[in-house]
Amino acid sequence: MALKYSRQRETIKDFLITRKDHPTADMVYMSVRGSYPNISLGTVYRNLTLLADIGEIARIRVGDGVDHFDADTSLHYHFICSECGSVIDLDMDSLDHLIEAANVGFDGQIDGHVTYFYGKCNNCLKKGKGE
Amino acid sequence: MALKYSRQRETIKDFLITRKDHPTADMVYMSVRGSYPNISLGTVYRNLTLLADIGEIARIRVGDGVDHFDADTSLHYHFICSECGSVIDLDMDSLDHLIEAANVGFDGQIDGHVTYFYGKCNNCLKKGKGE
DNA sequence: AATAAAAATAGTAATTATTACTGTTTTGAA
DNA sequence: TTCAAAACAGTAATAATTACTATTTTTATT
Repeated sequence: MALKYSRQRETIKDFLITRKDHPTADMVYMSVRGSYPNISLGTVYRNLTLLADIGEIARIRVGDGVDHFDADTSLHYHFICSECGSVIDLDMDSLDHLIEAANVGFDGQIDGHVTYFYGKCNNCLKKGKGE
Repeated sequence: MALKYSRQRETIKDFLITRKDHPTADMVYMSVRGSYPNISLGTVYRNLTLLADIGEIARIRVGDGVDHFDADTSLHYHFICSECGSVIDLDMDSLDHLIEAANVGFDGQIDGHVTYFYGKCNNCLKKGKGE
């Protein structure tokens, strides 16, 4: 139960901190193998889950069937390009008032919300023009 | 390419229309086996995907690792109970203005959004009180 | 510094949701 | 009625993730 230090876990988190593109477990695995050539994919999954459970990273489920991870745990919104699938942070205020709006006429208790925006990223827009 | 009639497909859609709880493919399979005892799970998946592709049903990815389906394709928002996982429709207005807010300072093009609300449903709230 | 129990690891096997394949049956236009 | 296209049942394959096991690391205590 008590947490013990592990270089692998530290490396995984350090890697995530350097990235703003919300890598998947496999991307983390590929990268961390640079420093730990025989790290196990299971170790990557276990540590990502552990870090997410203790709130040091966030697990992001954009609906593409693969979990993404983010070292930025502050509340922010994500954009997902429907063409290339990239996940990009949006710089906009929190929409907490949504929760109040949603609670009206609902007999449960709403604590939070997740919003994903979909469309085309700048890169894919530029590509499309050339055709 | 041309669509041909299939009783299985009709039964799958009819079943979805009767349900407001956003069943998974497996739930659909279980139910439709009542009328077609040897329907294949592959047939259920294929038809759910087909119906979703032509816009007759909606595929809902709430982040629990399983796809849910909804015969109500009108724009509406969903609540997911973090305790029992049930998916419930919310009766609230469209939040289209979010897209405009999100587009400010973003160099891609945002077309749509998906919002999920999380919390405890009425059933789970009642259960919790008894402890 | 040595010890030892708890935690973490590497490597592998298992699970789960979903998709793909194949030979047969059904549909519907000619 | 015919027959090609579409859909089917049944099964195999894929992909992401989790579980298991024997070994290694960590760290508190001697």
